Amino acid sequence: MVVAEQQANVQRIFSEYLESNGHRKTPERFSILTEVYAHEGHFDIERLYGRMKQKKYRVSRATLYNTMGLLLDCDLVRRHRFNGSQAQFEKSHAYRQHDHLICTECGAVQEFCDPRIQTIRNTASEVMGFEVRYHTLQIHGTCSSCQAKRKRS
Amino acid sequence: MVVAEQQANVQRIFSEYLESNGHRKTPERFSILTEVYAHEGHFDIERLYGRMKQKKYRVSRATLYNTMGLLLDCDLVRRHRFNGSQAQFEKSHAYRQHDHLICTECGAVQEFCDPRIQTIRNTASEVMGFEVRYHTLQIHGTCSSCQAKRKRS
DNA sequence: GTTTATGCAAAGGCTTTGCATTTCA
DNA sequence: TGAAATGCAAAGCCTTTGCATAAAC
Repeated sequence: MVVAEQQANVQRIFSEYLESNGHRKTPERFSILTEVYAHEGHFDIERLYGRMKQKKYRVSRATLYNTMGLLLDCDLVRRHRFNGSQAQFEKSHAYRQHDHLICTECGAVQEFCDPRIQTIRNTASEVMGFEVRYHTLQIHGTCSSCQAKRKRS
Repeated sequence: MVVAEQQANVQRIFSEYLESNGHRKTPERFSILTEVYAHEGHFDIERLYGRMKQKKYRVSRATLYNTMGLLLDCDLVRRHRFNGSQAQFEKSHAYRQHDHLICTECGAVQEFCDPRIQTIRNTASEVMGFEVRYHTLQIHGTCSSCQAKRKRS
């Protein structure tokens, strides 16, 4: 099963990362990673907190923030700041590169892919001598359903 | 003088925007716009607050936030969230499109241009039916000077 | 046995909000 | 004159921090 494979993969990556950086392998950290990889799409800390609570695995918000920091550091999750003040996260391992269309009117976030972004990344690293780790491209504007709404009125 | 021309231009745009949206033309709003367009580069609310205070034009932080909202709405400024929690702003009228390279290690923000981003915007609007207003592309990684530092140690 | 992580609650920092006062139209 | 904006301070929200307790190594 693909999902299980991915879980095994990221658990191993995280384990190696913790070990080589002198961090401890606590059950909280692994269960957080499991939960993060159990869902698609974006989530914020509060939502993650709620999900773990439901599953009877209660971790503190402090530990969530701490662990997300580690997961960001080893590139297993990505953090976005779309509009509001709270950060949005999503898993990033073996997840196809994608960017975001954000509607200024209804706040909806839509994913899209464009391989040409890769050529821009390459240029940044060649021309500017920048060592690229990841990127975030957000296109802001009006989504098609808000355009339709606007026309009706 | 080009700077004065630009000032006159944006003041007019803002004035028309305020008028057609039923907002009042207060001296605070125009002096904030003037201050915003008097500098290059990024700034946060606190810095803007400090600058206006120095020039003996004291406006409250509340008014700054309020006015920045209006300026965002009429596309005269752009708001970024690079890393920290506080938003960074920059003027956006008649300012060449550019994107940002952000160093994960030292936090430095570098600008760069790549016209190919335009083709991606076009695709988003054609394929996804999205009405594009603006975009933000952030490339995260290690800047050249941090790479050099790393090699030394 | 040490040292690091967890959990709780309190503190922090940026931003928004409520309300009295002022000001634009 | 009436509605909206300003300014101040307080409240809010997300996130970080300090410290006692627990757990990894």
